[in-house]
Amino acid sequence: MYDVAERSGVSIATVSRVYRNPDSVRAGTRERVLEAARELGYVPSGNARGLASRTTGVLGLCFPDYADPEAEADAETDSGADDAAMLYSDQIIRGMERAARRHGYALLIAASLQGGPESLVAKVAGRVDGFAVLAQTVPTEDLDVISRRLPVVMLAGPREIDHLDHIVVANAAGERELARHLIEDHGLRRLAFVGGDPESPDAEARFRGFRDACRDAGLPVPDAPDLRTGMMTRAEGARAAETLLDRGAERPEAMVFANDQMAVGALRALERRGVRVPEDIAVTGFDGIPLSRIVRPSLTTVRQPIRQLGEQAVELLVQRLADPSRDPVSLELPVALARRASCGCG
Amino acid sequence: MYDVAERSGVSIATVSRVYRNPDSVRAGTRERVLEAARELGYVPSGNARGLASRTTGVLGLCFPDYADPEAEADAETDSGADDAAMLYSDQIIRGMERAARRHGYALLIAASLQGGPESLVAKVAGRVDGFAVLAQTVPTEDLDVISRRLPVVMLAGPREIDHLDHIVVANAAGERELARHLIEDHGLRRLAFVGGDPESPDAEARFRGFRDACRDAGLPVPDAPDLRTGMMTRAEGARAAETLLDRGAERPEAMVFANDQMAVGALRALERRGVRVPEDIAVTGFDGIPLSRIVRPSLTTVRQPIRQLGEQAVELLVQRLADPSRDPVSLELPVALARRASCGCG
DNA sequence: ATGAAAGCGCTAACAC
DNA sequence: GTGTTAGCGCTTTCAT
Repeated sequence: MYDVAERSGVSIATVSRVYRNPDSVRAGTRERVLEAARELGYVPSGNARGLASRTTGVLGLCFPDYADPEAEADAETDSGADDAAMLYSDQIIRGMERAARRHGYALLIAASLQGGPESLVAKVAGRVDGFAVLAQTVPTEDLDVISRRLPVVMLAGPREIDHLDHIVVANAAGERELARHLIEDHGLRRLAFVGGDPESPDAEARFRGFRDACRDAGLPVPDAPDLRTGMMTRAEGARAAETLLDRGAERPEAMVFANDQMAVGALRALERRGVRVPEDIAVTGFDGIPLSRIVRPSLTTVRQPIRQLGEQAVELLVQRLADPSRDPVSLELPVALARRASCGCG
Repeated sequence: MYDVAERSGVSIATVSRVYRNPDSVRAGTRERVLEAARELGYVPSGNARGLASRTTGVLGLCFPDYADPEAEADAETDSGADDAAMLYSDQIIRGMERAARRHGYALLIAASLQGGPESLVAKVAGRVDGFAVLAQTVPTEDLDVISRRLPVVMLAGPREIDHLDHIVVANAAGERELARHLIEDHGLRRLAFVGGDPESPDAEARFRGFRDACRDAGLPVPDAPDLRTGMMTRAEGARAAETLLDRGAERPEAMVFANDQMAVGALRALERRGVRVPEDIAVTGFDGIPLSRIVRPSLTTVRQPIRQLGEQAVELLVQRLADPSRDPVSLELPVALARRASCGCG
């Protein structure tokens, strides 16, 4: 910058103005500065700028790296098993990127490298004006400290820290409506629920919704999912479907999966075993990933507005940046039941 | 940081050491510092750190925002029309993120807001140690200037600036092999090629590969694609298929689409018109998106290692960061023909 | 409209 | 092992 100033015969202050507020500099001067900058290959330092102005123009996102181990395998086996994970965080990223761009921000993303130094969050936190965190990515303690200095919004998870903004989707309400549909509209009574890790707040909330529907309908209310899988992948869904099938006389009339991935895997497994869907058994998912619309039979599911999750996160951050003293906000995004072929509709 | 130093009774240098090189500080001292930091809600400033150390620990990615207008429509219509665009840049993002993480970097992403100030690139460039650019995202002139100051790698496009590293996928070779397969292995002779915007280097390269195969086989060599679409979307693919069908006597034996999205759209359109694939006509795509494997009939296509594109980009950046004087590298990533049902295989 | 000067919060020698 | 001291490259009053 000093070089540019010298070369164009002005002061560094003027060079600064050319970039920050072009109109405050006479056109002729501006041209000379720009020309000099071009010749010298000058690139303004975002760091210095950020240091001096105390803002970065960047918003951040921290997310867990669940997809990793499978992604590796996937590339080789062509199994596509990690699409769900990919789509979930990818859609949030896209949503945030879009919204951030609208507001003039760039997006810094980082997956939570397990066990590293406290580096990850710290690294992100120090370089952004505010950021979003996917549930179970960052130790609550760290978040507590960081959120004292800059805006943080929690995504999809319990509200661990009560002074933070946070956003969830209506998991329980969505699953409840889905199960109600199965029970009332299709007259099914023996529903099996396949959940995930008990630590997953989403999967658990969905199970609660499922229970609610059972209770509403006067059916037996299960204490726990009929089955649980670890990563909620396609392969695990297929296995779960077979397990359920092999229970013999107890075969359910519907398999309610906690996410689409498992449901898709189940569809394949059932096809292999010659079980017809939805004639012999209904199958449902949750999420509304693109696949769910394309598989045959198309999958009845609950559509989650994932991209909006990202967009709302940015909105909340921007709002809080504008008014730091605003009360913490807690949003629940609505979901929509998608009735398709796998439950006997469409 | 000064506050932390004071509170824990050490100098700022020691505080700095606690974060940068914990082992160089006695355990007791370290604890006191960390404790003070916690109490004060101290978050190290990435900007200041970057300024002083002249590195950011962040890598960047600039990509075009083609998906935008459709994404909007998509959310409402449930048509899923923007999946391709989404997957392409998303996969690159994921690939880069993964690789970046392995090397201890975070990822800064920004889509090229058309017509904004020269802000976008400049903003990114000033905040990263190096970055990747998707073809046709940033004016060559800007890149020229910026690449004098930090490593830049061009992705998927012509090598606009010869001193830059750049990576492409084997578009021409892949399409050529695909067309060869159709002609030689399936004995098809009347192939129709549906391309995209003439400005798209990928689509054009694929068309060249198609021509090569025609020439190789002694078939008439077309000067231009039989049809072009603007955005290469599903809807456009469907329309293209109908147009091709309506040409009456000239109906081709195979429709070769420049990407999977269009091919998937075509599959739907043909189904609606009662044309059987592959019995009545073969259909092929290019990209190897997840959908291609799932549609019925499954789509014969050329699988592009998009995620690897991102990973390689990071490798190149890291290498150049380590040795700035290394000669520019030019990689061509291999593609693989995926023979599936839509051409009569599988 | 432009210049001068005082930091922004940290790292990196270099002393001790 | 820890403290001192320069900057890093920019923004921002405050003058002029």
